[in-house]
Amino acid sequence: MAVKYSRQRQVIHNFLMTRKDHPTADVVYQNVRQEDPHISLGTVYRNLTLLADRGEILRLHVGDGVDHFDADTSPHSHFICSCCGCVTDFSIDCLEDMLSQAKQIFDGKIESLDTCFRGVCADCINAAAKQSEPG
Amino acid sequence: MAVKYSRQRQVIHNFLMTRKDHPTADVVYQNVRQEDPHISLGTVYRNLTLLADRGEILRLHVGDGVDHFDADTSPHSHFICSCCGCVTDFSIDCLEDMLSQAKQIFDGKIESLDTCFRGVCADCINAAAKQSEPG
DNA sequence: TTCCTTGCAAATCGTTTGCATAATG
DNA sequence: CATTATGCAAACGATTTGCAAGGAA
Repeated sequence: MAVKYSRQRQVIHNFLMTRKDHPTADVVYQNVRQEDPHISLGTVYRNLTLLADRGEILRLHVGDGVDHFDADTSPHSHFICSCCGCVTDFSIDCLEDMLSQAKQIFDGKIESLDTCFRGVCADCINAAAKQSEPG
Repeated sequence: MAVKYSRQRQVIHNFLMTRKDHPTADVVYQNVRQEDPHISLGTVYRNLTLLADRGEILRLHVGDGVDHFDADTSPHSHFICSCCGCVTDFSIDCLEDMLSQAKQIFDGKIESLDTCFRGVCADCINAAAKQSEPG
């Protein structure tokens, strides 16, 4: 099926490119609504799905029950904080090595690699430290 | 909260340990039911969640909209076939290196790493090849 | 007896979908 | 004009939850 231009899709994609925090569909909706008050949540979902299927954005499954979206399609890892739930980019140089190594070993066809670190982010560690300081 | 023994939980965990294909909650339910016909789907979900929270099994988010479960908690990667949806184990030796490298770079606390390769499995490639053979 | 667990069913909630209408090429 | 996209609301489906009853320590 051919893809036709749509203002809504453009607004959604533009918004996503301004964000580095990998927002969910609903966060995209809430923000895009301010620029396009009549846009519907269904349209946001439809376009995020379309963009992801075409490889123009990434759909991330971080395990919090909600999909996150990333306008940066270059190879990189993610870090998910189990405390605040934030999703941040994480650069690690051996990603490409790992992928090419895997392609040699595996007897099927490997197309991509998702790497997702989990733990507690610096902000949450600092916040916890402040909490336990004497008042 | 303290954890008390339950036959249902034991059956669920035992079943999961016999499988290497990372079944979903519903698949666990369908199978466990044959041994324990009165078990409910809610109980299966509750126990899978409890076991995962206690680190006795892994909950995998492979991106097909359904959680998968893995009784093998040792460090290993997974491969997901975009064709048949199967989830298979994948050994890659630089996993530990990657994790320790990340721990040094990152300014938060890294606890674990999920790595998930995507592509087409050998079975699906072979099946496709047979399809295109002359009859 | 106390607290955890179960079965059942209803509720939750992220996401998808059907349909009539609007916009694109 | 043919096709794709939208808004709206209803449908869907995986997972969670409330509650009364059962089982473990």
